[in-house]
Amino acid sequence: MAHRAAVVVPTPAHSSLAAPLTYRSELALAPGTLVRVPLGRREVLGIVWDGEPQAAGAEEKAVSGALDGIAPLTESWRQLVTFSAAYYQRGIGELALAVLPPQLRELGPAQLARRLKRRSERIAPSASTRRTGPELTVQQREVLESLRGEPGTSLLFGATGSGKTEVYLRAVERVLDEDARAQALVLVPEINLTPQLLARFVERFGEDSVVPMHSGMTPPQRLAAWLAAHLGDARIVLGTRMAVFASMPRLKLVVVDEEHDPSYKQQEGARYSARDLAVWRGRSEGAQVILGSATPSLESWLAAERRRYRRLDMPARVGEGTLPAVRLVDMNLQPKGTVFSAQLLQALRERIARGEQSLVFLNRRGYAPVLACTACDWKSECPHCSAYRVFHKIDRSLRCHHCGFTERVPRACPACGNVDIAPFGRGTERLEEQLAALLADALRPNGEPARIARMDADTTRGQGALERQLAEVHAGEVDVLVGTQMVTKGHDFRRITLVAAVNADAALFSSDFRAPERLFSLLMQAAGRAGRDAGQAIASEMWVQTWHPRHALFAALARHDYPGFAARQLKEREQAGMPPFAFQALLRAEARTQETAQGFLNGAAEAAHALPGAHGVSIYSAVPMAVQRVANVERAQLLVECASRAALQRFLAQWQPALHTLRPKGLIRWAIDVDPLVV
DNA sequence: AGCACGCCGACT
DNA sequence: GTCGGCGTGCTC
Repeated sequence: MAHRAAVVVPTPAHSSLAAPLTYRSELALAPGTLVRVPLGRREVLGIVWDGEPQAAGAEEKAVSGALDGIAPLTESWRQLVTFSAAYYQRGIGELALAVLPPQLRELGPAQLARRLKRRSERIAPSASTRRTGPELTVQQREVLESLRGEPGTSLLFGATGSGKTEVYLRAVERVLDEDARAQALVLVPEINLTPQLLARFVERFGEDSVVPMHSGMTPPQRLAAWLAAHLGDARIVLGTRMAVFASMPRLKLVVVDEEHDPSYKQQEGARYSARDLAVWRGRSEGAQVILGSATPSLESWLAAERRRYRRLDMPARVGEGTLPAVRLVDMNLQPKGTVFSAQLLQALRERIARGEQSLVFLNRRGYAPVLACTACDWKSECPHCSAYRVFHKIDRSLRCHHCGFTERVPRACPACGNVDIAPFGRGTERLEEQLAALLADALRPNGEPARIARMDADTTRGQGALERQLAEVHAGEVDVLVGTQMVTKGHDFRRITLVAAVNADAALFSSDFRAPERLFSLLMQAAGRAGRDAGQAIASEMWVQTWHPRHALFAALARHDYPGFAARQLKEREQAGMPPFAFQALLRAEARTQETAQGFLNGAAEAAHALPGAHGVSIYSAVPMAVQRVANVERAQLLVECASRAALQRFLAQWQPALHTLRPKGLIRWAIDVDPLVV
């Protein structure tokens, strides 16, 4: 036992074991080596880390064994993990082991050796068949020319339908051609979007070159994909945010598609932003980074204005496609209680009669967001959460969208016995029902009645349900598709000529300062669904029903003017001292009672004021979260803000250890969320 | 986080 | 009499 090694193990930063643990070993172990080590009463997977092993506060145990069939994780990968853990205030071991495929943690060395053997037998050196892509447009050629050989981060600002995907494909092709072992990482916001993009990459580069990486894969699939990337067999990894941590020894290009999408921010555990880490990783490894969007995040837009990112524009759609005309319907001029204005209904009828498709979207699933008694003040509150349960008519259930608690709708009011309980407000289910009634007499060109369908998280549950629904829409079996924002993302519906948003106003006056940015992006994406087919582009329209038709956001939308919108928003944010001109972190606490949660946060605030790093950092008061109670747990949060990212980081690094010493009774857990999206 | 130990309520 | 609830403490 001549050697000692610093090993990171899956312990959260909560425990006092934040630093790597020290183990003894017969052999010298290189940093990055995967090892099995005893920890307490169990044996866990660990990674040999950099730095001198510290003297252990306990007996130093011996490493059980190294997984020497697998090459050590590279220094670049370790640096990425070290940076991420520090930046997002988590333990290195917790993060490092969490981003490895779960099966790697479970498999013993013998099982793993068998897997690797099977792998090497199966993989035959295949002459990967490369297909050539379509003819490029002038602007695609220009963008690719500017990208050539330029390191650093580029913001590809391209309208929906301008052919950003083809630019990604060509950029990937170029780095793969320049270096026979180069690898490329392509990130997409949602699992739903991986199959179609994966298909395009497979078609272009061949099946063996590309692996997917997302949480929907089975444990063996994830391990296989991870190994393929780690060994360099996979030249391209295409996945969701978790893929930013893929082990890719020769990474030369990172693409972040729809970089503005909030899904890139992990919302539990280590709350990292995969987009921000992609930029960091690219810079750290000397890989080119391309962030693509039609409506970039204000963070990225500002970075481009300050010349930290290079901006590349693709304003025109491919082919004859033009962006749809925006029609605003002033709901103040409609009869009271109108859901669908007469103009919108007429427009829908015209599309149906012409055999064209329409898309109606509403960001709320279920039949009605709340059920209420008409005689007393009973409402369908969730007994475990401070929220209403949503009425789902299809199975006559009341479902809590926060904790999942579900009950049959009561026959009569549970409070007063009145049998007359009524739905208030509307979700996609009710919208579909109303639309079906309103368009019952509308006929398609062949004389058949119009078909209305709905697509949301409820209708796409289960294997293949989403694909089936999409196929129906593509096959033209649906005339009007009602759905949540799910339908606005990415899917290439070629025959849609009308898109309508029926309840867009809520976001205009939300307390969330990012709500307008999200709404604008959502409406632009939705508009992007229409008129993709050149022949129909001229007549395609985006309809928005609103009580505030003169709002600047809609004016910018009507002009498809993202730069104008962004300039205005950035000015407001700068004046208010908000991100991206300031940097934020949230301390979140969960406890049995709101008092305990806030008590912890107030104690944390007090401790913060005593720290030298608190200078220049604003520490706000503890407040209950928007949904204060979920599954009988009370939640509260505290905002800290600073004009300097580095100063905020210094402060958090000092604050974190102080927080561990506060241990109020009844506190369930706490966590720091750096760069939170929802404040 | 796991996984133990440890001390109080309803059941084979 | 036990099974099991989750509070508290430890892991090189």
